[in-house]
Amino acid sequence: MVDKIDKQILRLLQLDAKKTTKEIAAALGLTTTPVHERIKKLEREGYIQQYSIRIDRKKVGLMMMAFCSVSLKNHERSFIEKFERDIQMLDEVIDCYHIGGMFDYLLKVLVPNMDEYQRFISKKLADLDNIGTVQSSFVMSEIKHSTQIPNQFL
Amino acid sequence: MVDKIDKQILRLLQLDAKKTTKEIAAALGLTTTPVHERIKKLEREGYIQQYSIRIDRKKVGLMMMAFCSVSLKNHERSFIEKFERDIQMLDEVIDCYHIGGMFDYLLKVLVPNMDEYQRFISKKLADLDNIGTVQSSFVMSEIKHSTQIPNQFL
DNA sequence: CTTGAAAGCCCTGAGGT
DNA sequence: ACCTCAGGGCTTTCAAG
Repeated sequence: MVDKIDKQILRLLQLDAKKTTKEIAAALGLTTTPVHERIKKLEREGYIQQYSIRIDRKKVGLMMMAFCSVSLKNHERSFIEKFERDIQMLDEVIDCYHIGGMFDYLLKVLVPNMDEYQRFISKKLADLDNIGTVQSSFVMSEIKHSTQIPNQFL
Repeated sequence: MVDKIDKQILRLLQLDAKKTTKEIAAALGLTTTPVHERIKKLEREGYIQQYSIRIDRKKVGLMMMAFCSVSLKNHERSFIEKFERDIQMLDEVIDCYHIGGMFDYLLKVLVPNMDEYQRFISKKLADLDNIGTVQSSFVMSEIKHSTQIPNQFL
């Protein structure tokens, strides 16, 4: 379990993972040792899954983002598992969720431009077996892109 | 602009932001100085927007994730701007995209459980002015949750 | 744009309260 | 569970190729 101090550490690291143990300790009124041990524990027990950077996608040429709702034709277990394995191979799909509602899956897709998106849909996605309906929604602007966990829960 | 080496640095840091300058230098066959300067440049010029950690949401009690499609009643500029400002205030909304298609906005929402979700929809979201239709899709499982930028574009 | 070295700070672990 | 303290490694900077 995590206590209040652990949660504060997670919150600070979420905002800036480069913050030093020393800085975090100062912010919490502790010394570096307990902070260091808590961080190691959070890593070991999987609360912290990864240290990463957020990259400006447009600066590296990925101008187009879309959400793609997909429903399958056949819902037998083996078909579902195959689809979920295939999706892992598609680099353009950065997120994929199995959802309840009118569609089966929601995909978040990142590509350089509309041509590449069309190529993705018609050449890569449509090439998978068992694809029923596909419906695309293009992102016009990103209103909010917060860090993972709402502060009220940390 | 970023060259091939910069892109490799971004890729490595995306996978593990704790990698030391020394390790990255070794991986690229360079010394620490040029790598350090390139990283500073990538930070300064905004390619790297943030250093962060990925937290296991379920381990901190956020068992429920949902996508929420929202359409507005009134589409005048001032109403749109108000909605976009209001959304920033809602902690449970971790992502919000202005999209083209049947709805106006797609929200990614994180809450502890169904009760909290209902409270969010009926007390917080519905309390905003100008909300037309709302349609929720619950995430049953996360098939893929990759780091931001597809490797083929780095 | 590269190298190599040097100073300083940080992480990290031992031992004590 | 926290603090003090010290060793070793890393970042960061600078002079020079």
